[in-house]
Amino acid sequence: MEDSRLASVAAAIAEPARARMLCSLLDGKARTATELAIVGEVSASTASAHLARLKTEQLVSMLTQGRHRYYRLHNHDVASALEALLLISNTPKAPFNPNTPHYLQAARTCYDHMAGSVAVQLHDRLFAMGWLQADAGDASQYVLSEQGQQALSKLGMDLPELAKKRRRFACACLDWSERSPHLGGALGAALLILAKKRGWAEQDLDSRRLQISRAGQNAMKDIFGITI
Amino acid sequence: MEDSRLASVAAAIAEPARARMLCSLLDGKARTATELAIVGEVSASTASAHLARLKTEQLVSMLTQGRHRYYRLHNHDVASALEALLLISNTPKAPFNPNTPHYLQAARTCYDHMAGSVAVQLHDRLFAMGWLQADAGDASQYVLSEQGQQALSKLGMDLPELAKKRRRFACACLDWSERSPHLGGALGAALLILAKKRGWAEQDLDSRRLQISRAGQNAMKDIFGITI
DNA sequence: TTCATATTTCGCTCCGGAGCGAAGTAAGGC
DNA sequence: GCCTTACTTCGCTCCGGAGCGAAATATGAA
Repeated sequence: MEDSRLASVAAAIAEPARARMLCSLLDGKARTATELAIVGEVSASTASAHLARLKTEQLVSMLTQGRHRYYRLHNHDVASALEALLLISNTPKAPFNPNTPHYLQAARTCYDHMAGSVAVQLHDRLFAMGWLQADAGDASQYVLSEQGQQALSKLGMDLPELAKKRRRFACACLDWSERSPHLGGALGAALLILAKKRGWAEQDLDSRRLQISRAGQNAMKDIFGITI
Repeated sequence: MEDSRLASVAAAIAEPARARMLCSLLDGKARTATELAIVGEVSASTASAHLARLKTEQLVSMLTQGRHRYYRLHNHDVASALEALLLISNTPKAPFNPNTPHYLQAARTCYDHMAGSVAVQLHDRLFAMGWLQADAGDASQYVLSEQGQQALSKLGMDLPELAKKRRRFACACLDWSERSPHLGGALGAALLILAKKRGWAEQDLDSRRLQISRAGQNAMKDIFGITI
């Protein structure tokens, strides 16, 4: 029984146009049906059918706003599953594939937080510096130390606001290019917002690429001791 | 580019017969083409074609032994991706689905280690008892404390042998029914072997179900303080 | 060697679903 | 009200690939 559901979910991802749509949504943004038709390289009517299917399979959810219909990934689990599939897709027949653009590996977005080697380094440094630690009660969760709370507040993060959110506070999120975890959850998302606000990083509009500015490179070095 | 690979991998999983085969291999065992034809509910010739496709997509690998050809999941990443897909497949339209058999949630195998609520409780107790702790250098890894090493050695685990293995020593593995981590890696696998050797658990031949014996229930209670 | 079993290859049928454009519906802007 | 834009529904074509059985190939057993 469960395997037939597995098959239908996989089939929903399996169509190239739908795969392109889903990949583009991995950055966490919501897109209109027309935008997704362009990304999927199909006509509007075809895209409409594809999106209907993705919706019934609960891979995306829809939000109507005026005459636009915005689609986004249904939840984090969907994003995780897509990342897991991308991980096993990216070791193809060609045993050595250096085509993957370099900047993508260095810094990109994963759903709504930072990913790539910079994000993995950052994740590890946050632990090494003692800002972050594993939750004693729930090992899959992270919590901020007293020191980490003070430091992030000073950088301009609104921690009380963050604590109010219903979503998971902080957790490991496997990075498919680095095969190591980076920081996910509300804290990971807040960190990306902070980085953009302070001008450390700029998000490309049409890809998952994340541009690290000179100020960002300096900040990484001065605050976290990471050289990019 | 990467999305077309994603689509072809998803398509390989998407066919119901192939999905059944892959699900059956999730327990980590290798199966012959004939066995998988039965699991997939297709003829031998059809199964052969399916298996060829799964192999070129690197989802399974093959091992020839006499006139048998054994197939198994290609690696742990494939198992993880399948589990991630199962996770999002198991929250279907029917919002409340109590059909899932109870014993499957209580204890089952995930690739080569224990999963289900017992495994999740065990994972958490190992931390609470101080046997296991997050690796200081690599937060995604776990290490045994001095106390944990002594206790597991006394239970009959060959830790020096375990340390020799090239595979990841111990790490969190997300449990799709519990949505919490259980123990994966070499230590997780060794724990399952230990449990079977000591007669605590018995693995079903045809499913991922794990039978916990009375001795196993006593051991869980006495050693880890877990009531099943 | 000869037979039985395991697996693949070949030749064929058939169906789901992906594609498009045209027409229909819905929601601003004027 | 009318026009434009956004999106869906309808009607149709067409192709990939899943299905099977028969024959071919390979391996072990007698």
